[in-house]
Amino acid sequence: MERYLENTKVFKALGDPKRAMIVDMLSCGELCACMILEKFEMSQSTLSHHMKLLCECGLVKGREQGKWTYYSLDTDTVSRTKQFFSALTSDKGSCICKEGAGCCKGCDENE
Amino acid sequence: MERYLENTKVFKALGDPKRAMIVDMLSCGELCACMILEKFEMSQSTLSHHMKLLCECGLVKGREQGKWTYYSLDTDTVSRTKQFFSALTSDKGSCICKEGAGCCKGCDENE
DNA sequence: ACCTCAAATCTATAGGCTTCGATATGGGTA
DNA sequence: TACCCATATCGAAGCCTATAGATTTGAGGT
Repeated sequence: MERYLENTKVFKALGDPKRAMIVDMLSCGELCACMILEKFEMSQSTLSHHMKLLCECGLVKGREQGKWTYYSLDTDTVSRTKQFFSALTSDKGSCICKEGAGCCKGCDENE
Repeated sequence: MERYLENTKVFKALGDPKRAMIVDMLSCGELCACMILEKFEMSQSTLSHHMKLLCECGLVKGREQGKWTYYSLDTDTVSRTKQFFSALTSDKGSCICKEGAGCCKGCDENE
């Protein structure tokens, strides 16, 4: 189960539409927190909390410069997460879970 | 913001490690609910609840046959979600959010 | 018709999440 | 040093979610 937790944190972070939108905004390039705040109707403390979650899951990196904090995407995490979906549609047919053999990609770690 | 909700539901569903694991198991092929239940320490009602969420977000399809319900991945939804991550690492440089122009992929729908 | 079994639904509860206002931190500036 | 301003953190309120037990539904077998 532990092997899923890394991706799970990313998915939890993206499970909030505002955070998904922030990530999308950052795909265009680095942004200062105050610029992100301008785009939303939320308090500064709420945005700060969202950015913390996005950083903690690895999707976003923060860079402090003077009074300001600039945020940008961590493309490594984006790629890793994307691979989760690639794996779902590949490697088919090798599993005999139907026979209850505990053989599939996730079975091993559940005992 | 609305354009994100479809993906948001998928991410929320995958934000639970057990559900992420179930999805991974299903990538090996169709499975009966009772077979999935064998792999986890959870009650039948809890599994049923998880499967309902996975179906509602479109990641999983259910097929009833007699007393049993077989679940499988909806590869269309998997592909669509994967594209969300592809978009994050492409189309760079076209955004002038840094000037606060409200131009990025998500900005338009936030006013 | 009755019983059995798989699955879904109902109900309640405990824990987590989002949000805000208030406060703290820490850099720049006068 | 004293004062702004951008962020981060704290604490509380309300909402959402995960979970299990009990019940219901519905298909198959006796």
